[in-house]
Amino acid sequence: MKKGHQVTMKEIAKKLGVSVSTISRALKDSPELHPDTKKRIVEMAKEMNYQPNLLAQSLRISRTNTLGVIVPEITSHFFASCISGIQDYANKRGYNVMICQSNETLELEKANIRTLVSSQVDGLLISLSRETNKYDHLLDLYNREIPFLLFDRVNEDIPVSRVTFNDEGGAYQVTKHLLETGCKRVMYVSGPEDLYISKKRKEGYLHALAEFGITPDPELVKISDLTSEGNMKIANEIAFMKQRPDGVFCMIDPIALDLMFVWKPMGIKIPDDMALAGFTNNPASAVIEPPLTTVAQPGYEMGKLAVTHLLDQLEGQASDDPISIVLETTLLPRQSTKAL
Amino acid sequence: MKKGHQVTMKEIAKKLGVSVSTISRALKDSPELHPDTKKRIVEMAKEMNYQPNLLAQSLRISRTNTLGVIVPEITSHFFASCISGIQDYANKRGYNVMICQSNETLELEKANIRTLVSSQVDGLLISLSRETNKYDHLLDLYNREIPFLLFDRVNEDIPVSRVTFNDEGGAYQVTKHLLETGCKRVMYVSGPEDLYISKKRKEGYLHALAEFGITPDPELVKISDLTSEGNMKIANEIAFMKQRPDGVFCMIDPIALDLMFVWKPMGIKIPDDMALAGFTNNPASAVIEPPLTTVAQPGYEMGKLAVTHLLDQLEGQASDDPISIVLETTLLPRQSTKAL
DNA sequence: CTGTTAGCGCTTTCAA
DNA sequence: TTGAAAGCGCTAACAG
Repeated sequence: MKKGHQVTMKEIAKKLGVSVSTISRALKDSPELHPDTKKRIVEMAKEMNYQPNLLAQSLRISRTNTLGVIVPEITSHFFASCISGIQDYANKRGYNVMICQSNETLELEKANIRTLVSSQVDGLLISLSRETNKYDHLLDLYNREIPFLLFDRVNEDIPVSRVTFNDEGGAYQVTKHLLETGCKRVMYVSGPEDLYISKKRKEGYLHALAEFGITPDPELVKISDLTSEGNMKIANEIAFMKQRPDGVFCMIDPIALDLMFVWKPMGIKIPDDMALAGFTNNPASAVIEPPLTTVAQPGYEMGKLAVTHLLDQLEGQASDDPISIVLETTLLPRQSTKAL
Repeated sequence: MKKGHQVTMKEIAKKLGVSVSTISRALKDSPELHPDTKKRIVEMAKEMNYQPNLLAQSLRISRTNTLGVIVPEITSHFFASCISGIQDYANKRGYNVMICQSNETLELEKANIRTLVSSQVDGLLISLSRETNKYDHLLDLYNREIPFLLFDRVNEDIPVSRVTFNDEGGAYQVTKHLLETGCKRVMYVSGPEDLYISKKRKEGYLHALAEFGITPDPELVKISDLTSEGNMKIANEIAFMKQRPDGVFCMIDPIALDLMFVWKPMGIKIPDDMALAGFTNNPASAVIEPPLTTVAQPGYEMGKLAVTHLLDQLEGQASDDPISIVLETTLLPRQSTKAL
């Protein structure tokens, strides 16, 4: 299948017996042009259904008005929300967006960056893959002076702006909530230890324990690989502990959902036998039985702030110096934890 | 913030004292080139961290190797899955993807098409907005011979390929399941009547009724505007009907979830008082209490098939004649309907 | 095997 | 107020 022909300025020019530059000027509403010719041209352009070739234009002005976005996976509701916010606010300012997923691999993350850079995007918004533990590709971007920022899954050693949630604060709130509602032995089920959010949420967890004068018990921290199998293995380990926790804070909702899935048929009652809380507020967490106490992260808002800051930098409305934007989270107490 | 300089072929050429065309040839591994020069060039390109300018290349060869995708909303798990399938299989064949959302409006759908066409995408994959009831913009694409196809939310009057689910079959299966498990009065809660899927799923519903010798009762068809408020209004109407249905088939899962939400505090037991089934298999449907019987639609698979067919057409491996690809759905009986 | 040349569609000086 | 010409970075005849 071959693509049909697209009308060009040259063709309009020939039809009207004027030069291409005149067409160009008319179409961008240049003031130094006779109103009549301008009118004739604009009408003819509409009649011929002219649509500018953005490729040519971008090549000429060396700006594409396009931003690149890289997320670990698009099917996650949280990242989909971020993308939605990014797109809406990019469009509002006349920018398009190219989205790529890394599928949580470093290799694809690098490949995506290459593609987007080759496509001459004006800037990049990146959320790192779970696997990313080397940062050469980002430092390379930095050295080549390609504007970018990191959001949600960030690294603190790259000197660029980043947008994150107050993970520590959220984790502190939810742990405190568990303690306030009567839990004495609160467990933290974490993701892989080198993940930024694993660390931050653990800090919040420890902070709350400290505030309640509780000495952290290494028995009460579990590490999941974040697969369903891994989560379910941990569910069993907890169920068969000689001394079970009476409250469990999971780093992300899906862990909590998997725990519930294993515990329900075993007759473990939530929140009476164990209280349970998550983080992220997945759509499923609201409808599960009992509804899961969790921490809401406004993804759309994060996308909006991230893209707005990057565009402000690109357009000189914000300083090039890296800043850190921190969004607050909201505790959503539901029935999987006891009432105050 | 200004973007740093990108290395061009010209610069490599100057450094090596050869012509630009030689660089071009070396970098695309042309056979008619001395191995030594080729090697020198490739090495130098790597050393200088050269990355091709896709814009210039695309302008020259008048092909971008980029596809445009338009979906109603990216935060829907189903469409996110489609996008994921499209991206994976487009990338496999060396294509990039630009994604846009119409936010369910005709206006944005048109704007997205304009942008993508201006960006010179090689083809488009479109899923129509809920609002789209005029098709000039699509016919225009067709007349301008810009390759595109429709998926999931399609219209049958546009002479292009389309990829859909066997909606009728899925609806037939689920209605039959309700009837087989003992329901006598099965209701269909539809979306707006001009939606393709509203019609198709109603046909399946009616087909199953007919097979069981049941005369359709107009009382037993409700139309929702698909907002949560609309769904909840219908939930109340049903609850207060003089003669309630004993089984309800909802056009999409979210309707069923809203019905449950309203009914649960009213003490209506599912499936004993009323059996309930949906369509789409949203993630939440599996974890709600009771788990919702529904029809699974493999979105990833749909994306994969759609993009593969379009690329086959683009590259001449498939005929340009429009075809209709129909994917089968799978009934997932769960506890919201009675067991067989 | 390699260089010269033209041109993709557009914008933008510089002249007229 | 308009046109001519150069050039963005790249590819592809056509020469040599």
